[in-house]
Amino acid sequence: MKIGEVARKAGVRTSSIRFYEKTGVLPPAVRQNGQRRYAAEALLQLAVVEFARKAGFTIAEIKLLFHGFRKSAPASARWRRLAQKKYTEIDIQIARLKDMQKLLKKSMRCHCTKLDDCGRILLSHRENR
Amino acid sequence: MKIGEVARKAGVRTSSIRFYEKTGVLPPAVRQNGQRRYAAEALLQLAVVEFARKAGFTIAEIKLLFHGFRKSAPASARWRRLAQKKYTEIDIQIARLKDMQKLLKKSMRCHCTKLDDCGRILLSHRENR
DNA sequence: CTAGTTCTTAAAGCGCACTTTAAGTCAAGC
DNA sequence: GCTTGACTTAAAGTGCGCTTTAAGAACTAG
Repeated sequence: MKIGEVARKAGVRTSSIRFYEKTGVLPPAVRQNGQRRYAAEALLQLAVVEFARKAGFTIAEIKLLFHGFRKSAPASARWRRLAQKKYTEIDIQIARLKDMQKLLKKSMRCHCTKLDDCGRILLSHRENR
Repeated sequence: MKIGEVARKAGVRTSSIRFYEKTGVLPPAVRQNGQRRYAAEALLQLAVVEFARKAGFTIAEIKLLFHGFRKSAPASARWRRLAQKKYTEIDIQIARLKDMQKLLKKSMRCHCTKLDDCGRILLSHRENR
């Protein structure tokens, strides 16, 4: 398959595939007259990359998943370790977002006419950090 | 006050203050021999900016807050409108993060030896999008 | 054979919120 | 007067994950 067909079948852009290759997430494709040619396995790998992306992994982390140290361990074990870590990170992100909502909700009870007055209140209750 | 003192008292970097001025979030400071001089009000304004940042507003939104159309309305009304919108946006972000966690949890039950096998499973259940 | 599509590369661009850098000016203490 | 530290500017850099661009080579249909 040429890169366009892979991209179409995988639902990604050709530029992403080239990017994944360049950054070492995916192995360099075999070339025919300078053009990349792919076997069906490439679709499997792309599926995993896309899944990981949707699960919140960064490119660097996905690279780790594919080429992380201790490659002897089963893929599922490497994955679980990374997934557990990511799960916790997301917990923290959610907590931060909920804190923002708390801040927003509190602030919506404000009745200041000028913003400087809000600032005065913020500085008097020094509870906002 | 010179910019350094303001920065110290407000707990931000001088570069941020200059950035806020350049992007129009804060009004241009009065100059004395080319250097910025601030009154105490600047601290109030910075407090509001910092609060808004912590509440999740982007720079563009904070600019709107300070210089939004219909300046005749009380600040609290402008704020409430923007805060309500931001609250909803954060709800959506949280939902996205929870979806990621769902994906992660499911995937942790995988026992594949090779990642390509995970890809095969992902492609057979086409339920991952 | 030719036109039109798809492919190639390296490099630059994007959005966001700043930070850093470089080269120079101003302020303050001794 | 001199040094040191704080200040000035515009422009470039950062991190992330690509996308876009430009200029050219290869493939495909007719």
